[in-house]
Amino acid sequence: MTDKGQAGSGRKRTVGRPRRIEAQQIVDVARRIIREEGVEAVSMRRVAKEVGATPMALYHHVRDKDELLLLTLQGMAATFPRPALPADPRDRLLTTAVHMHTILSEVPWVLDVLSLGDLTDKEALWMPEEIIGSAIACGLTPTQALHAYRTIWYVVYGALVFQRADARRAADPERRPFFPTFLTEEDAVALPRMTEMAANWQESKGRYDIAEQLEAVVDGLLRKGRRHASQSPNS
Amino acid sequence: MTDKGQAGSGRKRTVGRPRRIEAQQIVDVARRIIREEGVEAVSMRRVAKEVGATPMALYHHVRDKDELLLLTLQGMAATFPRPALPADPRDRLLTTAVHMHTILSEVPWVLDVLSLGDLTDKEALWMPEEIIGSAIACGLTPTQALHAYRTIWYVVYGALVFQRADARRAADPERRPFFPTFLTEEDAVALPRMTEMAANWQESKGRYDIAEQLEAVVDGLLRKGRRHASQSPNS
DNA sequence: ACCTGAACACCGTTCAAGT
DNA sequence: ACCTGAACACCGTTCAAGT
Repeated sequence: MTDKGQAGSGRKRTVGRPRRIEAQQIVDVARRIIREEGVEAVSMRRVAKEVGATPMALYHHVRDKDELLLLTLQGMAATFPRPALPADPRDRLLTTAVHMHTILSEVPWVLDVLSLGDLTDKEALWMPEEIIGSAIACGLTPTQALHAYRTIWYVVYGALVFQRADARRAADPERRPFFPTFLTEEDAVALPRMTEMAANWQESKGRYDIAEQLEAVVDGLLRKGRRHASQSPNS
Repeated sequence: MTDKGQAGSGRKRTVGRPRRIEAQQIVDVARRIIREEGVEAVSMRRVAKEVGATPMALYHHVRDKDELLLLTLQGMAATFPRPALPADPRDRLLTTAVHMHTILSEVPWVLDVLSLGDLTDKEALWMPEEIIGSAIACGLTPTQALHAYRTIWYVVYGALVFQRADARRAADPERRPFFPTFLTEEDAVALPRMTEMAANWQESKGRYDIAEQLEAVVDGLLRKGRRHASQSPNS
């Protein structure tokens, strides 16, 4: 337990002080804390305590807290079953996009780590691969397909962020909502639509259907391909 | 300076200990710190120090740190000139959406406050008003228009979040990027597109054109209206 | 090589007391 | 009514020293 196989070198490490904690232990503990209490409960000190070491011992295995969180993400995607996809590329694309939203809404804490910006989990790459591949099959150039993927990802990500914000505010009974209560009668002149919508603002949030929206977005993004597919098939 | 006009009551406050700090002072200081050093530099203790009071004095004027940040946002939109909009509703919608992205990319710290989820700044409401109104003019029902606005907002918000993440990582010379360096030759079989794109991954980010993407998204979202406009004009 | 201990420079917020 | 002082329960990270 004090040594660790080194892929490539083929030799066990024998020099220096033996390890007391493994990087994997640290990541496992962080993952459990997140699952049970949320990302905001993760701190270097807390993880260290639960792993049975001082805070500083962690810095021997991870560069900083951001890296620990990024590692925590690794392998997450593998825990979700990969869905069966339809044959038509446009439908494959859409199904994959909706699937991204579905799995992430079950693990909303991931959003904070994802916003650090790096792709870290190889098991998750089949989704951009599928979306980009399908977009190309629909007539987009590789570059257009990549940009389309980004746009789709932004819709999914944004929807999840504000979905979570709503859930958080709903959970806090002390909250005093700013909008739409601060609209006055004078505002109705300059802001007729907003005033009209104000009454069932909360309710309308519940009616937002991500699959329906993604369908419209995807169709918009693929139109470029349909138009030019026969004229310029390369990027 | 020790009293404050009370709108509605019409009487100056004369009871109790005179005020030493005004809520507006607190917000102003917070805004300056954000402008000069970023949101992460704002703390109750720091603001209190610069306003010349103890941390706890702030809690007499704002409920907590979140409320302070929300107040900081108020009036932000008024500092940006409102653009001239074209006559055609589809173009008005698109121009407004791009404008949202443009002004927010100049004040990226706002993103963190916006993700708290509340609309707080009345001066910013002309943008959703314009987008929703134009969408209705293009044939969407009010409900469809509201949902379309949300989707557009998610694209704008997502693009800004990851744009900022890229800028942050680019500023940190110590960073070791995970993707695409961790792709092996075996991965090329399962992930041909991702492997293909890996070479100019960074470069392709720079080529992402938000206006072009929003145009496709908007057209996708408006199609529903064009199809059904003559059949079912109400929600 | 790996880990500890002490320290630095911070946080948000509660509570009781003062003016 | 408004503000202070002290305290509670935390943070991430650096640095020098120990095994």
